[in-house]
Amino acid sequence: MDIGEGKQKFIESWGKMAGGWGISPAMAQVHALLLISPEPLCADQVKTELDISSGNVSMNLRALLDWGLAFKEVPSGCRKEVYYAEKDLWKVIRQIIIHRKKRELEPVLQVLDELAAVQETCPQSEHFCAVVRDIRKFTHKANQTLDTLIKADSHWLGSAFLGMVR
Amino acid sequence: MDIGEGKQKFIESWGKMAGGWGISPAMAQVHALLLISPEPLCADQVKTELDISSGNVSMNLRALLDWGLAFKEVPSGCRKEVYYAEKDLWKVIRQIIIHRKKRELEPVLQVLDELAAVQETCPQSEHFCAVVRDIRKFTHKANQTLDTLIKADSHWLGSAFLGMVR
DNA sequence: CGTAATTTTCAAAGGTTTTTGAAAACAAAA
DNA sequence: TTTTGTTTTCAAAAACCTTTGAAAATTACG
Repeated sequence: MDIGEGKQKFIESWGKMAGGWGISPAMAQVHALLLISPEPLCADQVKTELDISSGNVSMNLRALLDWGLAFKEVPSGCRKEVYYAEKDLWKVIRQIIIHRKKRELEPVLQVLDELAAVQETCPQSEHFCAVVRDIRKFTHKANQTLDTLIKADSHWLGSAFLGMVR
Repeated sequence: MDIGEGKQKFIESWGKMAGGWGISPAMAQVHALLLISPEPLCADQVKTELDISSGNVSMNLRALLDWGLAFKEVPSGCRKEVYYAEKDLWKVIRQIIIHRKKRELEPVLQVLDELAAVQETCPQSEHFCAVVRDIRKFTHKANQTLDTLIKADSHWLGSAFLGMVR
């Protein structure tokens, strides 16, 4: 397989996976392109390589900067800004966990906490409260686990966790 | 807060969270309704409670059965089939992990394995291969970790993992 | 300043996924 | 077998999300 085909496959595959991780495919493709580029790229190069509109490039580069998955650099004596990707995969995953936790887990957690106010006045409400309590306990635990994961260092996945796993 | 409002909030919140977990909101809402119902419900009751179309109910009940997140029962001497939810949250999470692993992680893994065939003939391809190798290693490890998670029992989250976390 | 290159914004277009509802298929009872 | 109540299917509609591209804003340099 030649490098051109490889790059294309990688970018396409990374983009497809992204949907499931709360990242838009275009954002993931830009990230993939930056990941495999030995040099930082400017917006126009990204536009050309991925064949997407300039607006799309701009929005997704911005999003990557916001998520801390890419960085901007202004080469001295040059007009264009160039971008490069965060290449430490653990940091990448961590950012994604942080964002998704905030977006998806925490709102549910808040609702579950609010639901503690439901009065248990009949068999139906007793059952409801029991289920909610159970879910609440579980969700809080999951949330704590994610907090720990976020604080863990890059080698955690490979050392402590794998050690436990055996 | 009264039980009616509580139920509504819970179902709505559960449905909102679902999108991010690769489950359609309607499917999650049906699941939520079954979860908090002390008695099994028939398709028509689900339709009425959630105010969605019969086709939608049918498709999502079927999906929940396929995922192992709900079960069917035919009460003796009655025409209607009734449904009840899997209430062990750990089993629920496990099913979701299994499905998403298959849908999102494994295809990428296969592509990454294929990309090992790219020849390293220039600085650019060397960099490409190095990045791919790194991601491949990481992804395989994540995949293994998920396999272990899937095999782990219901109390794992609360015991071994939390133990490690301290 | 004014000009030219670059980036950002945003309304409209395009795509994808979800939902609907009526018709078809099915199953149990008469 | 026919009737009747229930579930499933699926094409069309609706809702949702992404992308485009031209115009506006921004920035750097002469």
